[in-house]
Amino acid sequence: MKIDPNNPADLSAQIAAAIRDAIVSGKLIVGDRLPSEAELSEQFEVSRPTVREALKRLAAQSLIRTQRGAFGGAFVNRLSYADAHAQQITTSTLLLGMNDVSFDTACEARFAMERACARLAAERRAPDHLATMRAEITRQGQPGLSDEAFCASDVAFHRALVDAAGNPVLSYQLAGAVEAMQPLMNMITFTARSREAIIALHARIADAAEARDGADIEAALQELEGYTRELARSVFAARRTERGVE
Amino acid sequence: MKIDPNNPADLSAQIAAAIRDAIVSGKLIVGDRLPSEAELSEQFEVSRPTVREALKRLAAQSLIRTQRGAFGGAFVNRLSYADAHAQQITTSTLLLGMNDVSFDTACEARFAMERACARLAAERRAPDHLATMRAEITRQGQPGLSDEAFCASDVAFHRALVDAAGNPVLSYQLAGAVEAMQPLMNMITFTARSREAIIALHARIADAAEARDGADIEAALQELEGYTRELARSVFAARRTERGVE
DNA sequence: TGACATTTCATTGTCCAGCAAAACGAGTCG
DNA sequence: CGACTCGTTTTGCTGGACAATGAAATGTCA
Repeated sequence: MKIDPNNPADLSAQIAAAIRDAIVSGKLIVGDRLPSEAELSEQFEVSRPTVREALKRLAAQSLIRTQRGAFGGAFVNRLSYADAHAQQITTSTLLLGMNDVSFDTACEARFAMERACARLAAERRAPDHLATMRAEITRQGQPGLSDEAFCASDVAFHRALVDAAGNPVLSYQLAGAVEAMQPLMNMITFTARSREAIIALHARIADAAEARDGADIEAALQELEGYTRELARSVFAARRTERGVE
Repeated sequence: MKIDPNNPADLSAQIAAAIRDAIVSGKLIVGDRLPSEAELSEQFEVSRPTVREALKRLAAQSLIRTQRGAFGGAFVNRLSYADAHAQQITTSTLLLGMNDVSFDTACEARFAMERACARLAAERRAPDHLATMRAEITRQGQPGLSDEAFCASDVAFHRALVDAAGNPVLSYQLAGAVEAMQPLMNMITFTARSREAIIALHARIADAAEARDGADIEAALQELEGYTRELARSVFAARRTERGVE
């Protein structure tokens, strides 16, 4: 592998970048064992703690996993959909939380992407996708359901719709977006009336999926987006009024 | 902050998780300065190298940035769109490269998401988006353009289309997907004939965007998807034949 | 010979103590 | 007033050291 010029930035960052490049470029493939920390420190001419910091950086992105013991070491990790998914959620959540993204912007992006799945989901939905969607609709109709549980069920419903499209790459992208939105969605208190309207649209989506009517799924999602944004507007307006009264 | 039980996993991972939780839960907000490494090592009752490894993990996710000097230290970083974008690209690239995702699957996901931007892009495109698209189309038509440069221009064109939708969240998600696909797209050797067809579709997209015709952007993208997948199929078939002859 | 216990040993995890480099503030001097 | 030096705080990095671990090699017994 390559050495580092002594000038610009952190040595550990440079080493991490060098190894990361070796992985993405294919010089190191899944399952390969990296040299031991001692060997790496010789190779890069740095101390072992510095190498360790570099390895921890890579481990934080789940690019490598480490194992103690005689034939242990650092191994190139297969990035699973689950890992990538988890990373995407934390990244998206922080991005939304730290950049004053408006509810409208986030909501628009989320539904635009979800509509992208509509036709594929209609085409490929399997019985168990439909079953999951129906089950979540039933749960959402139960009285006394907490707002948090309703939101969680809402996420599960939409996740089933996305999964029905039968494209794991799409699921990975979409589920991240949907789940990252949940904290924002939770800011809206659902009244009994708004739940009814949402459940009705969910039922329409499930019916359309069963009938393999992709256009109607899209239309229902469009309505759901409009309704959600309208709901958010009124909730925020009410909050502003409250604050104004105080 | 909280302490760590001594039992299960790496101390540095536990500390990193504790600080990460403090950030996502809002106990630490953007710009906050973390205690110095020495203070943290006292607080968590571990050594300074261990704390440093934890901080490097967080720095790898650009959750914090560090600064040397008297009033330096580790600060909670504002996760910029650029940072999130870069992370998404590496994650998506590795995910595609390591999991034997078929070209069809990746291509389908990419175009499905891009079509999600079509109507918004038609609605909101500004003159400079159109200018970028036209410029890239011109570049793509130049003879003697290398395959790599053609692909890069292709990415820039689609990125301009996505940006035209005027939704930064959507841009962040989409641009990641498009750029992660580039290594896969590069596997296809573009002939002069296929370039012509692609440029024609690009021109149709630009025209439709100028005319604010979202439906036609969608249709053109649909055709582009079909053409790309057909092209890939024939290229792969040719390669299989070659291998069979050898 | 075969199954099981023991030892060996390379490797990561953690710690200690210290030096160098950077960046800022305060004081000093022209 | 401005430029300079100096001290302080903090991260970046080094070298060495020991503990924990886990698999391979070795020894032991039937």
